[in-house]
Amino acid sequence: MKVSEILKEKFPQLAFAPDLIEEIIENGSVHRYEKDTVILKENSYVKYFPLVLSGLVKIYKEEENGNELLLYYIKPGETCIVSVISAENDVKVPVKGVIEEDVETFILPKKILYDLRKKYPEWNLFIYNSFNDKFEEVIEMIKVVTFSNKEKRLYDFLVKKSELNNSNEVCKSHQEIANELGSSREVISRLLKKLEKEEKVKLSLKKITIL
Amino acid sequence: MKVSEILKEKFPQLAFAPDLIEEIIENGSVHRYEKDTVILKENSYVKYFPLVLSGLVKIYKEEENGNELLLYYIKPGETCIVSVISAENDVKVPVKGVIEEDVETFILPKKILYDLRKKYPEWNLFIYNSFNDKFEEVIEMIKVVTFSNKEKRLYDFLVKKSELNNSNEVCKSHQEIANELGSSREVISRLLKKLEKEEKVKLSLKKITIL
DNA sequence: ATTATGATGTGACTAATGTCACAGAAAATT
DNA sequence: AATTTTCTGTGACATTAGTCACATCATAAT
Repeated sequence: MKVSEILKEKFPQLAFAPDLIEEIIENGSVHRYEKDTVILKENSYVKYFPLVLSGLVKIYKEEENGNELLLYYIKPGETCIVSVISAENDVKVPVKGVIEEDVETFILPKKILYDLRKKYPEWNLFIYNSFNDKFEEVIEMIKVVTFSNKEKRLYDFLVKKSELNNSNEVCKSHQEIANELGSSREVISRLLKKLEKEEKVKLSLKKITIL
Repeated sequence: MKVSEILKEKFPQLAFAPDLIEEIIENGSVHRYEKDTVILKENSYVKYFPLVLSGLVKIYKEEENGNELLLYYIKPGETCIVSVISAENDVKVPVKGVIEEDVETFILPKKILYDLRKKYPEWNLFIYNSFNDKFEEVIEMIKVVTFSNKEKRLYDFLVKKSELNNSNEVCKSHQEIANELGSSREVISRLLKKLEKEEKVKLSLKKITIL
């Protein structure tokens, strides 16, 4: 399948405007990144922004003390709103982006952004909605953090993560999960054991299967 | 001072584009709302959206079980992004909005939105940035909820709330604060006493003074 | 002034979470 | 095969937060 076809399939909101998708296709190109590549460095200026075609990107903040604050994952069909905003305002990105699953992405130069914003109402609605989607995800996070215990938060995380992978497995160590949820390894180990006893998950080494 | 002058002063990002601010002024009008007025009903369709000139609006979600999930406050110089997005997509608003301090606001009809989005890159950047600002506030919330205890969260809340009021006082009952922070009255009372002993606040009836 | 209501203070207890210490299992390295 | 490293399991304990019960105090209403 041609790149332009994949783009149109993954970004229907943009394909709806033929001029827009044409301009996008003419100005960018496909790139591939392997798991664990850092594609966004905290406090750097962005020159490019992505339209993700496949894979998964993890966006988080790293605190001074080493704490990790997971914000969200970028899925196929999504762009990186933080990159777009930072590029539009010529400021540094306040987050870190790492490839979680091998990624194919259509990369566009920052300088095209003003043009898109000026010419295409559809582009603007796409950005509004991209923001809104992540905003809602983050609100959901606050809700769970505020009103639920760690067990629920952990289980929700596992279910969501496995859905993102189109699989019923999450291949992470207890320590990695603890970091992403802002907890400690021991607590996560204990809660996972509890979930296993409740027959909600099955534990193996660096792998958790959702039942 | 004329409304148009106040608008330009409070919304410099928009005033920067003369045509834009002109079109806005011609299409809306000033309204006033008193404390405790519900200006945004959860699950309703919006017909208008605001540019807030003075006062404070509280945006939150009400859970089925009666829990309240505070999202953020809308300050002078800001619009209601949730209203804008919901209006642009013709969907129901997923949040509730209540006047926290008497508000003066410039109200615009929803039907103007497409026009603004199509014609004014400055309008679009304003919406991007409005979203980004609230996004950052919410991220900060997640950070505090994830890595800090209730005492810190409470103190941060009080400081921020008093700043929003341009005062060093927060006039709320312990119960109200508990609701906004998703905790219980007793816990808040105890933590406030602790903060008082640490000489960070002074307690009176329905009033907390930040020291 | 008396009563009713709402707001606050606090002890006692329980539950949830975090921390420390250490042990055993699996995988990677030599 | 031996050693090292990483990952996981778990007991013991401390801290934090939530719940229940009840007392006190301030203000509003009668």
